[in-house]
Amino acid sequence: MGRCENCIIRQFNSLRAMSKEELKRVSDTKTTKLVKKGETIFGEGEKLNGVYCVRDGVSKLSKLSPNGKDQIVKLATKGALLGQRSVITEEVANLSAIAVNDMQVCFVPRDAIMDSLNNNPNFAVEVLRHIAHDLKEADDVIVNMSQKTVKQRIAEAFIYLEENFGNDRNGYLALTLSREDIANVVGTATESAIRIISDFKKLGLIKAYGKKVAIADRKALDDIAKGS
Amino acid sequence: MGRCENCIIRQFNSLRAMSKEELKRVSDTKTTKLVKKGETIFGEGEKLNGVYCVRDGVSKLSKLSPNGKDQIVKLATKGALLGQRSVITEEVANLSAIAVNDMQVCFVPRDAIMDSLNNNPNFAVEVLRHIAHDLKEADDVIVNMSQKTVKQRIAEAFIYLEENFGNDRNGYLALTLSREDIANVVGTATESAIRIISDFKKLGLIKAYGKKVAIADRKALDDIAKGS
DNA sequence: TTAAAAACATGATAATTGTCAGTTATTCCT
DNA sequence: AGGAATAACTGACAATTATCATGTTTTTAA
Repeated sequence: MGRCENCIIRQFNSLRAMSKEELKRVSDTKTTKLVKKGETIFGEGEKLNGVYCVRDGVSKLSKLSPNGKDQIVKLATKGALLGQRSVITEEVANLSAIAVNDMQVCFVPRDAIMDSLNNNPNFAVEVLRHIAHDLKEADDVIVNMSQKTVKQRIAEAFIYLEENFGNDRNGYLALTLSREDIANVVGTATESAIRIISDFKKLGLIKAYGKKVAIADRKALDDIAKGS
Repeated sequence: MGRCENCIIRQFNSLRAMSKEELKRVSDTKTTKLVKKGETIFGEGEKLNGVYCVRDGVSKLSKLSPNGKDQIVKLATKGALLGQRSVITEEVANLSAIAVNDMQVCFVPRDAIMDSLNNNPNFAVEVLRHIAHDLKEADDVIVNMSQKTVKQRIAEAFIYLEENFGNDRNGYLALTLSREDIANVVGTATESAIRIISDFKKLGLIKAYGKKVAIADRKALDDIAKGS
């Protein structure tokens, strides 16, 4: 028996929201898929006939801006659902989902989701709560993007990576992103990101071992992220 | 009999989602309030025990960034609900709502909303659809903020104002914002916004009569907003 | 209707960020 | 292991944007 129910359960924090039978039904319809680093799960503009549940690995959700640069809007990790928004509004995907490292995802068909949504008010409310929370986070990102300097945003990005993905046993950030990805999270040119990261290194705020990065002075990073 | 039901109905596009009795119940609990230009409906961090439905006028939803500047995240007009997100997640408000011009709002208590949400799956799904749409828009704003120049964003802002609030009988934008508000929508310094708006005027892209602004060359504005 | 306040405007300058061009380091592949 | 491809880095410079200072116009309110 698969573990796909766990995604749904964890995601919506709603053991009680789905009945056993519903869970079983959703679980029965799932199909599992391996996605290699760099591969696309779905692309912007694609019609989704289901939701992808992240079982392992990390996906970046990004959008191509008219000037040809990718903006990473979100990083999705174990337990997250990809494409839920588009399935709910019955629109094409507004973001693409690309694997940052090797992933395992399972697919839950559109109808299974919609049935539960329409027939189980508790489930619908839980999904609603979850999306409302995403919306709040998006609002926060808007404020950060428009009111903070690149340096502040990069400091925040490292803090975010530590808080959301943790460290490995050697104290390095568990999620390793390329400089280009960091630049795309933060909304700046790759060279600018590289320069600022180098500065952080020189100032002893972070350590780097190859591509691995470790936060060395969390307080100083916090200060940069907040004040100017 | 008030018109508050109309807000709910329009907002959620769900005549069928609420039964007559539910509508009546919601409508009975409402209280109407006049809000003068510049007054605060609710502030960031405030606990909301209900949702405000905009019956007339426009409200700006903004968030104070650590550097002391306001970022306007959204403009809400007739039919919009303010504070719904916070009520759903049972958190304090993450944005403040301030009247841009004189407004009329009605108040729907938290319990009335939550009851309908929990007991009427159709209603919950409609609200879900609506919030999912807001989330998509927020993602778009993130991309615009981080990938476009101030000039592009100001061009977009004027287009947005025309599309969402229309023109008055003389062809001027129906919603008049101060330069400072425009700067706060676009996430830039007031002086920068003023300069660019002056440029637009000189180039004949917009006309201005006092504070009133009219779009004179929509195509050119579109081009600026898209390309560079 | 006027004085005060707020909004608008412009110049000068500094700070931030982007772009282009090129070098070095790493990773990937067979 | 060795060469190609990709990523990381650096410098020089240009473009964008913020800040500060100051003057003008418009609104507001007594």
